[in-house]
Amino acid sequence: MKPALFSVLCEIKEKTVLSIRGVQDEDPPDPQIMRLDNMLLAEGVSGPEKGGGSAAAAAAAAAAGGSPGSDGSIEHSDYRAKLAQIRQIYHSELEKYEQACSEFTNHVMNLLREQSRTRPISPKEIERMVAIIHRKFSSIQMQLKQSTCEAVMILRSRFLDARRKRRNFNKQATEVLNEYFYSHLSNPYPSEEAKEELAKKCAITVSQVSNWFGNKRIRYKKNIGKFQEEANLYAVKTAVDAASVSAQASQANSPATPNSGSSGSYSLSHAGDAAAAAFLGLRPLHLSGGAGEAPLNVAPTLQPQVSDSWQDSTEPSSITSPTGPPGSVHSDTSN
DNA sequence: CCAGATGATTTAAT
DNA sequence: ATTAAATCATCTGG
Repeated sequence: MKPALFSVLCEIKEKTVLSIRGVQDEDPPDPQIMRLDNMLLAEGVSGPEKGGGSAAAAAAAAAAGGSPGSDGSIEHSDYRAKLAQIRQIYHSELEKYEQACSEFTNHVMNLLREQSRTRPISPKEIERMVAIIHRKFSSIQMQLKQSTCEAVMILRSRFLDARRKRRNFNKQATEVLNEYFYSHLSNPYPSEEAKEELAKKCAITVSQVSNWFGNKRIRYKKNIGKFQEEANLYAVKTAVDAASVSAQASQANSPATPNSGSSGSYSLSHAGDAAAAAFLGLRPLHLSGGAGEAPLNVAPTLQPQVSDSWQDSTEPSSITSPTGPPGSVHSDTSN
């Protein structure tokens, strides 16, 4: 008689509970937490536990760096050390939470079981209780994960943001890059292979080459005038190179090597003229034998803007045409 | 310290 | 995926 009554009471209670608060649970994936988890995993914080291993690897790398040490390996190892620290904290906290959670769950379960002798409590209800507890604790875990993510992000921005420690390329590297750029001025988009070649020659990475060309293209286009000097200079240089290569045996009459700088900066237009003159003077040698590249955009003072299809539209180039800020530059400074 | 140069990143379009 | 454009953060020379 007693068990029957118990079960009936349980049933009734179950129904009321269900009616009062529908089972709107079951949303385990929780996109928020998924993203955090992914991030932590990607950052190597929550992955397989190999803290010691990674630290050892970092140390080994640093040691192997040896004499050159020009890489950022030292700072990288520093970064890794801090990351390992964060990971350690994260794991210990996580463990603590899990332990507390299971402890608390056990406690509650025991309590409920005890009371189920005097109170209508079905096993199902206990289950639900446990689920609720777990949810609570997992929300705490999410907080932990979130703060860990934040810490990692801060660390990352402080150590890995390359902008923060940008170094200019050395003279020779920019020389090589500029040479390529101005000798392919009609189509300054190096192929993947060309990029690799340039990267090797300049001791930089391929993406750095890409960055450089991206910047160069946009900045050249933006203000062609500012780059005329440079353009002419490199045009002459490559012309001289080509000439010296092709006419090595013949009369080595190469007086103009503006590379040596000496008298530095004359006026812009004069530089252009000089360079153009030099270029034209060298032209009859062997250059432009038809096999040459596209129409070099040298000296727009002489060849008004061949406009080689990239750089097609938009801004005026300012130098080629008189840069008159239209009449009165009266901007709206009045109040 | 400032202004310009410069390498890197971000955003959006293709 | 690659690029243009804008923007950021730093470097450099005055």
